[in-house]
Amino acid sequence: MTSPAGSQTTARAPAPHQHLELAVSTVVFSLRPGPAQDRPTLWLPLVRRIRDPFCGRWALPGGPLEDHHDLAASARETLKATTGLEPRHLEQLYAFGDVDRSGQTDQRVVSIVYWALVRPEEDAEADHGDNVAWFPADETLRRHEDGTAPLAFDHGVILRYALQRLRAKITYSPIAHAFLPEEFPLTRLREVYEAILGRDLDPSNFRRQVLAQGSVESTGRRMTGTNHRPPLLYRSAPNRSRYTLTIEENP
Amino acid sequence: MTSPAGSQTTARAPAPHQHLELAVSTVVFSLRPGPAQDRPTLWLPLVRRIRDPFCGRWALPGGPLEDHHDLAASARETLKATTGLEPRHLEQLYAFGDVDRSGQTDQRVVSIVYWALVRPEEDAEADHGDNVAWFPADETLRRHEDGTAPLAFDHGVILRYALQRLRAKITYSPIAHAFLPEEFPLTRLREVYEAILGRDLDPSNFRRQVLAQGSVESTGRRMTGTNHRPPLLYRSAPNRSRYTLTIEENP
DNA sequence: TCAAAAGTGTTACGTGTACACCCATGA
DNA sequence: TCATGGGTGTACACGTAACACTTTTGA
Repeated sequence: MTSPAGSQTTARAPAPHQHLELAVSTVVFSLRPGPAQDRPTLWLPLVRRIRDPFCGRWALPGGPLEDHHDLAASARETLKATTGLEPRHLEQLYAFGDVDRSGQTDQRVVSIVYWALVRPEEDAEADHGDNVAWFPADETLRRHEDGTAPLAFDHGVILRYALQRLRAKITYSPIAHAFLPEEFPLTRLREVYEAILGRDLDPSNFRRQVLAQGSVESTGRRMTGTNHRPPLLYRSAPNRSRYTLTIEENP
Repeated sequence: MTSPAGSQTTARAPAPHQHLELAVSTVVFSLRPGPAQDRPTLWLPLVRRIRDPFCGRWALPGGPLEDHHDLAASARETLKATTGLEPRHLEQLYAFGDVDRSGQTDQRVVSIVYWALVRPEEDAEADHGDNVAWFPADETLRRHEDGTAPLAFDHGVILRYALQRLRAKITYSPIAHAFLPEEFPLTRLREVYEAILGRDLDPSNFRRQVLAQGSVESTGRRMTGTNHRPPLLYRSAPNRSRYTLTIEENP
């Protein structure tokens, strides 16, 4: 049983009259070549804090809930402003609201956290400010947990949970497409699964299963310029799964 | 694709300077004999609103986020106060925060919604105020959606999502136990599944699958006073599933 | 002609489902 | 002894995993 939020506490230290703030943050995942040029790896953008608490540490991009914006819209807006990203897939992750998570005794922050998937091309276009940088997700989590480079606030907990959710969801939902361009050969798609699940998949079985499931459809066109047999290109098929349990729509 | 929250809006009607409030509500499910004494049915407690907006309508139990309480603790506290319930299973459902969901132009309410499972005995003990009553879940949702008896705010949307989540989760997680007393024959457990999924299950296969999965263990004792072969009693086994993706702990 | 990746076919195995059958108790 | 639900055994369908094999391109 994972319990990143800690056990359910009833009452905490008596902080007199905390100010309540509502924030929206997002864990953005992108798939890029790994640090050692090998298989693709999950990366995420972080923002360096320039004031206390946790000044100097890295944190998830986010900001206060904006007036006149729904929660998801606020997440999109803040992401656009801080990282230039407009993610293809955006989904609510969890609401974090422990009394003492803000790191300040006079303020309580409740964060509605979203998670997002973007294509590698998109983050390349984005113009990052000086205080935004991308990091490999697994390494970031590891360095948070062993104390080498802890993230601000409870963002390490949030990152761990987001990774869990991504890895769980990819096994029953065709979200892998959100990492890829419009058209792609099935091998690209398989590499996405392999990167996220952290293990190799049998190419032939993968092919059959994906096609049987109907989440992709052939474009009829083939890739060119390969030094081997040119593969067929596929596109993501309209979602016809019966058990969708999402609330946010995605474009 | 279900989209109870509506499509992702960017900007809404320009309400000048809304006051922001953070609330915590809970969808509580209990399994009771159905309206026609037949198979068990899902019920939930609702609270009648005694002021505008939506005065007179039924709403989910909830209240403002309490100082010095974490989110789940606040949910428990409010539930205890309004319905006398102390649910066995409590889990965060979703955060609802559309700009116009409060029904008032000068106020914006973001609700962190939990869902809970209680045993029938527990709700019997609870002392309900005059404005609390229990309703069959499916009928309530139907009467909300056909306009016969609409719930307050967006609580119909929330109820629908909670039912979906319950029905999805029961297929891969042993939460059904939360509806039952400490010890129970497997037939009781099967009836829980049948009630929630809305279809009959093969008793022999159900038995084998549940036992193989290891979510229950035998007490060695048998039930007495039946007018047929006395069944073995089982209890819920310590959770050893590897892929738990919950954040709140449950007792 | 060779390397490399695309794509097809075949088989073994495990899991879920349907259903026949026996067991233990009270009436 | 019968009705009722508890509990076991078994055959079959189907999805998944393993892997041998053929196809098509550029170098």
